[in-house]
Amino acid sequence: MNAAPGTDTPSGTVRERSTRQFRAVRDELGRSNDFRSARDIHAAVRAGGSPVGLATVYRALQTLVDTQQADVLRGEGGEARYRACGESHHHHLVCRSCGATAEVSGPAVEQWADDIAAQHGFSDVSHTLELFGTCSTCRGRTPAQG
Amino acid sequence: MNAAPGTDTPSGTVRERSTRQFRAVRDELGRSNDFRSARDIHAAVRAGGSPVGLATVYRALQTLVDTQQADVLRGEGGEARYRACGESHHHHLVCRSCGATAEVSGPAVEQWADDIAAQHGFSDVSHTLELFGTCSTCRGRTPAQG
DNA sequence: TTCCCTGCAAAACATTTGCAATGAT
DNA sequence: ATCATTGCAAATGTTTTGCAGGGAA
Repeated sequence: MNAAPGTDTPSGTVRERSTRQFRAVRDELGRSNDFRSARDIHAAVRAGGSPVGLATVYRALQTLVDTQQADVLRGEGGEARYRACGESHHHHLVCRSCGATAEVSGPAVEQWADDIAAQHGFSDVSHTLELFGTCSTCRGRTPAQG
Repeated sequence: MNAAPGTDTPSGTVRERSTRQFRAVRDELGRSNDFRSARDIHAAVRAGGSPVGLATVYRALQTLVDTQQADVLRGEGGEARYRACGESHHHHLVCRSCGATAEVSGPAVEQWADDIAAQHGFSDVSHTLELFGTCSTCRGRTPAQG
């Protein structure tokens, strides 16, 4: 539990055989550039005609993260959400009310993060950034009924 | 699941009576400006001489978050971590290896987040930002033994 | 006294893991 | 044929909830 990465064995995460299930998960992940939950991906893969177990989905996602083919992010509820790597790094602006998301790219922030880390002597720096707000469409709605 | 804030009833989160347990949790939370897990806070409160149930700690923390007296953040393991509000807004740079944390403040990022949100017509914007890296002390250690 | 808050334990939820069968090489 | 990977279900760890008793107002 919460063990530091690098403490556990690196073996076991490297996939040596290509299976239908693993490809299905990777393909499904690559279809969208939004962060999605394991449960969501599992359902989508199944809907696509590939019977896959939930545990297998988790294992495939973990492998993809370990091999840097996917990014993982924790939602507000604490569930992990995954997104395929490879595209340009960007963040998300999420509406608290309707859930609409807008992709935002911030070179300034990337630079700032890198700079700050360097100032503190940190290397191999990554960061997670999420913006939450209320979109213009939802502004006029009843925010509370109590 | 992942329900948008504002959709649920605001009542029930407002505390109408002051109890020893609730004060103990709030006091313990205010002792440190680091993000701490519920389990950690629970242990600390108990060690301080106040027998408190874990569920009560969770309820107190939830109340503090709801009343904007505390900030909540999800760790990489998915566990929620809490910090008392009131101080200047800043972020954390966490070492992946030894877990050391450094507080970093970024007015530029705050400004950027606000600006980006405004460009998209979003209001009441908040954000979460975490930096992960390897500190200089841990750079020389054996990253793997396999 | 009243009824909110607490405490315990079970439930709910996301994720991991053990072990036998399956399928890729 | 070999052995990594799958699948199920049980285990794990975190957070929530039901219900009855205790303490604050």
